[in-house]
Amino acid sequence: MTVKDRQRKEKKVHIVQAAAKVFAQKGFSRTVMADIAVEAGIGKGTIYEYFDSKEDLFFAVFQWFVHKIGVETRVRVSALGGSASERLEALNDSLINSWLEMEELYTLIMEFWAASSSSQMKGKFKGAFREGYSEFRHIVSALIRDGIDRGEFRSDVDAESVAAALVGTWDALLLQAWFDDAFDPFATARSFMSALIGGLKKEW
Amino acid sequence: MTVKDRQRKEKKVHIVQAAAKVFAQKGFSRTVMADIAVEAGIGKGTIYEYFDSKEDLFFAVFQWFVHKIGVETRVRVSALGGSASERLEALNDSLINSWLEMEELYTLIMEFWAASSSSQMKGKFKGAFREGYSEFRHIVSALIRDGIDRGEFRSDVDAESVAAALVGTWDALLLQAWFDDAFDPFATARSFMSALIGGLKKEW
Amino acid sequence: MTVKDRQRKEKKVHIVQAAAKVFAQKGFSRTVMADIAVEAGIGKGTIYEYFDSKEDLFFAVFQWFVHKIGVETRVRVSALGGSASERLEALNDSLINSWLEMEELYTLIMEFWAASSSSQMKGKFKGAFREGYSEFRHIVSALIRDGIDRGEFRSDVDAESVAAALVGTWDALLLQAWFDDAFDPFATARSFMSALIGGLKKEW
Amino acid sequence: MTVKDRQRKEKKVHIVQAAAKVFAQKGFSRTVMADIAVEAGIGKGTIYEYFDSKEDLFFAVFQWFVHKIGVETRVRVSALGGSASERLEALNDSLINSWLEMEELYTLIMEFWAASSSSQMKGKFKGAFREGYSEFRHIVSALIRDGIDRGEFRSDVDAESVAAALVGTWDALLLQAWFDDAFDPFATARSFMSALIGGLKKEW
DNA sequence: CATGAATGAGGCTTCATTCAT
DNA sequence: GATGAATGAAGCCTCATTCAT
Repeated sequence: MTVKDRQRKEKKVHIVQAAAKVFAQKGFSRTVMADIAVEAGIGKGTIYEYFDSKEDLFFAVFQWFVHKIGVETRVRVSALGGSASERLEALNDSLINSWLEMEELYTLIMEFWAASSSSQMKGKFKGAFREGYSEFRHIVSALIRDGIDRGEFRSDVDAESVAAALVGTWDALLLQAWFDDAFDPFATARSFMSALIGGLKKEW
Repeated sequence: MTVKDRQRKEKKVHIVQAAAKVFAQKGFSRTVMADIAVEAGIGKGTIYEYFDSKEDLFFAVFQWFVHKIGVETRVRVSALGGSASERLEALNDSLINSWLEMEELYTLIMEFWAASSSSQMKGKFKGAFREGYSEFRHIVSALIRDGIDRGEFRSDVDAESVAAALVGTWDALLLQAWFDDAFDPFATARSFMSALIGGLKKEW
Repeated sequence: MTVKDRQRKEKKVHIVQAAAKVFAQKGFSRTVMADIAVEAGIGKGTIYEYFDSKEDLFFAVFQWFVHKIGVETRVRVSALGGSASERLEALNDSLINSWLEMEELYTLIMEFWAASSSSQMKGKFKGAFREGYSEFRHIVSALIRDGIDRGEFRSDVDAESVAAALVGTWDALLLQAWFDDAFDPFATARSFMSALIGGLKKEW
Repeated sequence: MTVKDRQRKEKKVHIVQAAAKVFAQKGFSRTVMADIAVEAGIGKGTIYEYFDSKEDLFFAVFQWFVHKIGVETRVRVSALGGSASERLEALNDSLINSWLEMEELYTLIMEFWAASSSSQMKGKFKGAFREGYSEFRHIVSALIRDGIDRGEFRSDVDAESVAAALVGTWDALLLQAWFDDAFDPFATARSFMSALIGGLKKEW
């Protein structure tokens, strides 16, 4: 039975990945179930053996995406070393880098945003987004608090707020890069980080 | 004839505003033309006297929105006074404030994002977004450069990058607030600004 | 406005009649909306301007049918004259006759029966059937009671029961005729009526 | 091999009974093969080892039903004793009784009726119905003819017609009871029978 | 100009049936 | 023989768009 369960799970993931690709290319409403079936190399009806509806599948793609990002980010963070400033800057580079590598998935995020505001499942989407952002903020704020604790950053810094802003900044720089090929999120982020870190550091 | 033209223009705007409301409530694809007609108090066919298609109307809503935001922001900025730091902080408050006031329109932006990545008109959407962001960055970077020129900010600050990051931060804090009712973008933004401005300022 | 309403009603009836024809030929589930549209000479989507769903249309056909039968029967009964026995026999002839004339609609009734037991709207179907039978029984029992009041029939006859049985008998003889081309509902009904009326009449 | 054949037959009957239950609950088209498999406690594919198609299975259910009714009725009739009148009345009670006991199967009959008028196999259904009714009429008419031969009933009574009508009456009273919970087929049938038998009996 | 009744292309979903295991 | 995962034909319904009034 466990073998069967595993196979079933693998097939679900297979479909989800095929769907992710098509959704990323065409967006949710312009995507047709038949396209996903073709992409996954299966019959149209088979999708419904694994997912209840198009929306259900879309949400599964969303969850898979959130999970994937979460795992990758945690791996990235755990690999960091050095002072808090160095780790922040390294995280900055690492994140921007990894996101630039999966540019083709930006569309998905925008579709997720739209789904979180107008889909019938908007509650579920919002909830998952909320948790994802929350987790990400905690990772970053822990890093900043660590800098404060070490005496590297000023003690009057509001770690939570700065973390929230940073998280948002990464988001938004990539968004601007998405709109503007001439925009260099990498350079922009570095310049910004150096200014921000200047503001965080203890003056003496 | 000019009178007629004016009337025509007014009716277009009327339809656009009605459409904006409905699109904001239901998103693009779940919105049906009939709803817009009802909201505008006109016949379904009349919409097609003013717009070529649903997408065309949606793009008109987008343009109207971008224009509206642009005007409001410029007005807001031109009203600022004081030192560069003070003006940045005032702009921060002002922007967050004004956006919180039109929460019901967030949905629209997310729909615009989605449209800019998957709609048939994605080129047009991306272009308008690019220009909007660019304009906004210029406004903010001018403010920062002014601070540098006045000797208030450090001369090695990259005004463009910081501006880009700030613009993105506002975007993204509001997004996080959209997902999480417990998230206070106002307080977060202020804390963050004070840290950032600390990093911008000349040490002496 | 009344003109428009009238036109709308006429079109509804037009669709109902087209649908009745197709449902009678193919039954409910083998009937395809497109067939009805073709039969009615309209577009597929137009049906949905007048009816919510296939089931809704089917129920409308049912109601139209019940109404039609009701009206025809009342007309038939009101035209009867003579003694109670004569009127019963005349009604017998008249009903069998009229039903034989619309043989092509038998299928509909059987579909209605099936719908009343397994359709999602079975409650509504059962209710309408109940009322239809009830009305029919009242008509016949009134006739029999009249015969009792006139002293033509025995006073210990249970008019309601006999009416119910008679109504059922007509139903069932036609059903048997439907199954068996060699079965003559006309002759059978007459023989039976004479025996039954013999049992109703006062002996003296 | 005979053992295997018997086992095969038993399994067929098992499936038929499971199918009968599901068809009775949901009707033909709303029934899905998977439900039947679950009810029978077997795999979906197994049904196709025993029956060619859904329609084929449905027809098998029909035949099983007709057979079952036929056997039960013959048993019932053979148990009757007394005068012809008494046997008719006893048969009346017995039939109504037994049908009331299997109310949950009425739905099946209505489905069979519908199938006999619109299914692809309507010829076969009609044929079986014809034979079933014919057999039933013969049973009843034999009873009546016996009454005539004994000098209990009038010799000018048309036994065939009265039998046909009686058979139909039972059918239709149960149908009316199906539609109307307040309708008492038992009492109605008895009152009717007494009137009818009065018309059959010799006056002297 | 304004309208809304009519349209039909198109998509999601169901489910009887097949067939590899 | 038994199974149930896979299939794809088929059908209901939606809705952007048209056009006669």
